[in-house]
Amino acid sequence: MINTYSDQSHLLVAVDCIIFGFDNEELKLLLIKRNFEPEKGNWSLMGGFLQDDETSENAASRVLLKLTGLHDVYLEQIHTFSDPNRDPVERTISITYYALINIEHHNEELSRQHSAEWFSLSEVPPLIFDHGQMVRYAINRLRYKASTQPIGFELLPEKFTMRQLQKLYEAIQGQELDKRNFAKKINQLDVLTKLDEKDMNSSKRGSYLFKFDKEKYEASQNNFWIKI
Amino acid sequence: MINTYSDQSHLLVAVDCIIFGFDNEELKLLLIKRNFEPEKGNWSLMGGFLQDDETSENAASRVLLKLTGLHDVYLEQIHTFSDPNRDPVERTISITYYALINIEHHNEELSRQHSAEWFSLSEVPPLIFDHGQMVRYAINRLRYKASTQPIGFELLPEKFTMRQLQKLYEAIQGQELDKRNFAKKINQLDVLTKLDEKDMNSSKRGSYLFKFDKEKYEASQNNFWIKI
DNA sequence: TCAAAAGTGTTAAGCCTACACCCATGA
DNA sequence: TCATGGGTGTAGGCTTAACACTTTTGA
Repeated sequence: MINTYSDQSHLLVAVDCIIFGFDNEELKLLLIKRNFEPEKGNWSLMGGFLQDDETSENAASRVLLKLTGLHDVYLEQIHTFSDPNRDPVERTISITYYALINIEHHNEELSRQHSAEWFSLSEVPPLIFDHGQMVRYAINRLRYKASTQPIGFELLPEKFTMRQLQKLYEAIQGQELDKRNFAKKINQLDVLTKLDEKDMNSSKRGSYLFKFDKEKYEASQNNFWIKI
Repeated sequence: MINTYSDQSHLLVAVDCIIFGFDNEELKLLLIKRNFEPEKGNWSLMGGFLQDDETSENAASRVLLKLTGLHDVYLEQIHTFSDPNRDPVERTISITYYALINIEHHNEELSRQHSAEWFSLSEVPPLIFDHGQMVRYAINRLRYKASTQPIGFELLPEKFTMRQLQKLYEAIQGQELDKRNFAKKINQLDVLTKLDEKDMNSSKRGSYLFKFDKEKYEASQNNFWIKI
């Protein structure tokens, strides 16, 4: 039996991660300053080459761990970019993933080492290569996903107020929502547990804290899917 | 400036195509019989290796042309499969695309050369490697796409009856639809032109033929998207 | 006592679903 | 004349969207 497809070209394969975070007001992206030529000093997504023994998802997790110190990050594959000239150094295929992380959990020392910074979606600087396009794909996918599933709990602290959740959805969707309708819809989904605790930071009156209930979520998960 | 990332592993990259067709009754898949070891004689998706000067989309088009003789086929990237052991011969990354083609337009001589055959979705044979998983991803994506956009005209002849279109949607969605509601919905979308011509094959009375109106479609395309 | 955010229901419109009969024609 | 598939409209239920006032409490 043959054991290589030996006459075929072999290419570099990388993963690039679009890392979303939420600061209770805006949706943000974690970008790094590229520290080698070409495009040294310009803003870039965090990425890495696919190693021999790992899947692209493993590679994306590894890259995220390296930059943020976080394990078990929510990841979803978006699209693979393959233009022969997308990387001027050498042809590289890039498999992109988006990640949702809690801004407060990430390791600041590691980000500093990579000259990483958070940018609001409205203030994303020009990015190297086709990374801008990757970000646009990721935002679209995140919006779609958020419109069909109660995603995004990964972006919030464990306990959060209804208003924080609403702000998150507003940030993802890029539009304001009515708070009564929002609460109604979320309650219908029945995936949150209302706690007796209140968060006293945001107002004098305080607002109830909620927790995401994974069990309820998994039990009813099918319902969130669009009808097909 | 460096001009290679020389210490990194280079991998084979392939595209695999999930080719959908419609025979006025059922949604079908075009599969080929693999003609080399391992898994020689087993059913497989049509695929090919990415060449030096082409994008993965170009590669998918090339592969489709080779098998079907068709240019300008509707293609959409689905997912990239990267398990290190997915191909026992040699590690290969596979970027998958689904294609929608009109069964009657494809070149039968070419399919014969590749020992290709159409299979109903309900009778897909076991496939090599992870190709079964690829098919499942493609079906899900096609269903999603069809539920948000008037896709699938690529699967029909240029002129088609409302009933043919309905059968197509039923095949994609895997469920029967009410013909009055279906016609209403399609008419609301306002992307078809009703012709004066009738198709006399399907019934004694005959049924009106329609054409897909690309201009109307593009003019109103945004409306089909789910609200986000 | 005032400012600031939290919490809470109702109504109207639009959309989706279910459902049945007549029409035109070839055999 | 009859069997076959084609074509068409309406009513009820459900979902979504719009909308405002009272509560709490720290300053």
